[in-house]
Amino acid sequence: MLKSIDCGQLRADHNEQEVTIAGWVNRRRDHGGLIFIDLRDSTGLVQVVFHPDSPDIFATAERFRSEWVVQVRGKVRMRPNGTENPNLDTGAVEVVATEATVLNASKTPPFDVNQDAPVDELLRMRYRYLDLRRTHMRENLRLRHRIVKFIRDYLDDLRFIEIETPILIKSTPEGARDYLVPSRNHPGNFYALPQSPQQLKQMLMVAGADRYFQIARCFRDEDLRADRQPEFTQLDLEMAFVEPDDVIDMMVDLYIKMAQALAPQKELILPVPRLTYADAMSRFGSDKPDLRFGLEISDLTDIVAGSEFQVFSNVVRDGGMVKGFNAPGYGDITRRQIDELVSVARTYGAGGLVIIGLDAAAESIDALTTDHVRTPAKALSIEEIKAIATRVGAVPGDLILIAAGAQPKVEPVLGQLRLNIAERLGLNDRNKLAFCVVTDFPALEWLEDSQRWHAMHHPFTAPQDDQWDLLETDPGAVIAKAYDLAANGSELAGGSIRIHQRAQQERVFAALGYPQAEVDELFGHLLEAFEYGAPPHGGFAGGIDRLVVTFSDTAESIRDAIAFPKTQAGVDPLFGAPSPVASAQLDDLHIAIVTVDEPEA
RNA sequence: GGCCCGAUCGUCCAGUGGUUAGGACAGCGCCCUGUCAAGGCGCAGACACGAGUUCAAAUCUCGUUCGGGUCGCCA
Repeated sequence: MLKSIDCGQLRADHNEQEVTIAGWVNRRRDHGGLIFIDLRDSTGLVQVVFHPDSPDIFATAERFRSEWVVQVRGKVRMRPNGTENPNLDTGAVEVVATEATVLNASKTPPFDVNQDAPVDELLRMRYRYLDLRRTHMRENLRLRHRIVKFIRDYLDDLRFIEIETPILIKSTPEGARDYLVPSRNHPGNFYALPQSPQQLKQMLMVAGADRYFQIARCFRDEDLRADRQPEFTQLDLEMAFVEPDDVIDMMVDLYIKMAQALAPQKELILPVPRLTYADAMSRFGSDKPDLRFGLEISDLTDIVAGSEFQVFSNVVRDGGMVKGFNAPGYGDITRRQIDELVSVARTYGAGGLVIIGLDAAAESIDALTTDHVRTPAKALSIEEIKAIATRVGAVPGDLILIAAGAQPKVEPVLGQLRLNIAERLGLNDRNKLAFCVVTDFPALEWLEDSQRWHAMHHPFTAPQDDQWDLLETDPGAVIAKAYDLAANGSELAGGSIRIHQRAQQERVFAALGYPQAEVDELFGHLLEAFEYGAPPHGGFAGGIDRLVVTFSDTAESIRDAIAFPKTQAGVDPLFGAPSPVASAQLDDLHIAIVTVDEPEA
């Protein structure tokens, strides 16, 4: 080894010891007659002192610059009285250099590696190896490692075994776009990269591996987001002979224990509440509600059903609903802020948004007069407004936000406004950790655009036992044995009990409108397997990258949880992928590139 | 595919029609023996690209490219 101890490990215990350390020059403080170097490795920093008594060593240290890689031999000693640095784990001691070697010089880095100040994303990715040297990123990678290790240890104790499944599999469209890999040996044929090992793990259940898991890479060729990368990592898990509560209880236990062990600095809100999908949508306008704060949504339909304010009463007459929630202390909102809220509502498909501002000068809700009320809905009577305010729990000085329309539109709009208001009021405290289990998801949802039913979770999800007959009569009403785990408004894991019998699986495919030929072609292998004693089974999958962000104190996006992420355009700026390939490679793959000129607009 | 935001020294920011385009950090030079975001003095260093408006553009408009956010999309 080129070092005898790690920089970050030096303590008073090592006083008087001869050590050899090596690392990067984090900072240099040159006093002319005395030079301090903060030497950094993956474990932390330690201060090295160079005295001019040994001119050769001193001259070497004078050349040191940021990010040079150096080796120092020296003696550990207690720092002189009054010069200890309490901000540093190694701050009680320093290393007095007796030998110094430059292992490798460094160009001046394109950004500061020794501080966590913001840097342009493109530059960070272009020089990712420098970005990863920074404290926050180093900590995020370490956190990620600990999460994965925790999961493996936890599941190993429960007799789960990790089984690798192939990365080159068969394309089964429906759902996300597949990444395709051309086959050299089979011209015109393609492998696909897995969007998840879903069907593979079900095959493993049939195979009798009744407690399976995998830290699995998944690929989806869709547009990116702050919380979405084209390749990402999931804890993929499946068990045989289980019912929903078995999986849910284990999932919750795993995540709680992980949070307690790996994010102890967060205020964990326990016990973890369980909501049905219908409740979550109704009360929070989201199937992954952020329960760090209230701002609960109330139904106002009965209050305004007969209102003079026809925007509301007409919606009720047409079978819609009117719902709203209270933003405490936000009654003095500016015109501009109102416009922003309306624009948020529009983005999520609302026709509009009605706000009611309550003047803080009013004595109470009972004492409200029209002078205390600021709203564009002039036709609302003061009695109606009082009833609304009481229902949503508003007091003078608050702001009430109301949306009207069909249920599937109103609730998500209010859900988004709720998050927006929470952000404005600073309620989304990143030091809190609020898990939440959502159950009883609908099995199918109607896609307006393509005019067909589609599986909300995936088509292998089992309907609840008493729901089967609805598949043919009222598909949208079918409730599935599906469940999610959310934390702070982010979906962390989702799963279900799967169908394990051929006839039942075919019945669901039929309800989804799949032609028989397509079912045979895409899912024949799975249906056949079900005929050979497939056990009842279920499981879940949870995103590792998002979990790192949730547990981290500094990660802002999923990119901060991944060593080598891609830009929003799916580009890797470090390696320059994707890139053209040599024509010989294309020939091997029987691929010809056809350039199509864009038609003039 | 749509919408929104952004692009100024190496980095991070300031700069709302006429500026010697400013600062901090980094870099370079000089000084400095107890600093730890060391300090002092000095030097060097930038308006993404292309059109347009204007007497005059970093600044206004359009486009391109790139980055970010988001809707669609993500079974």
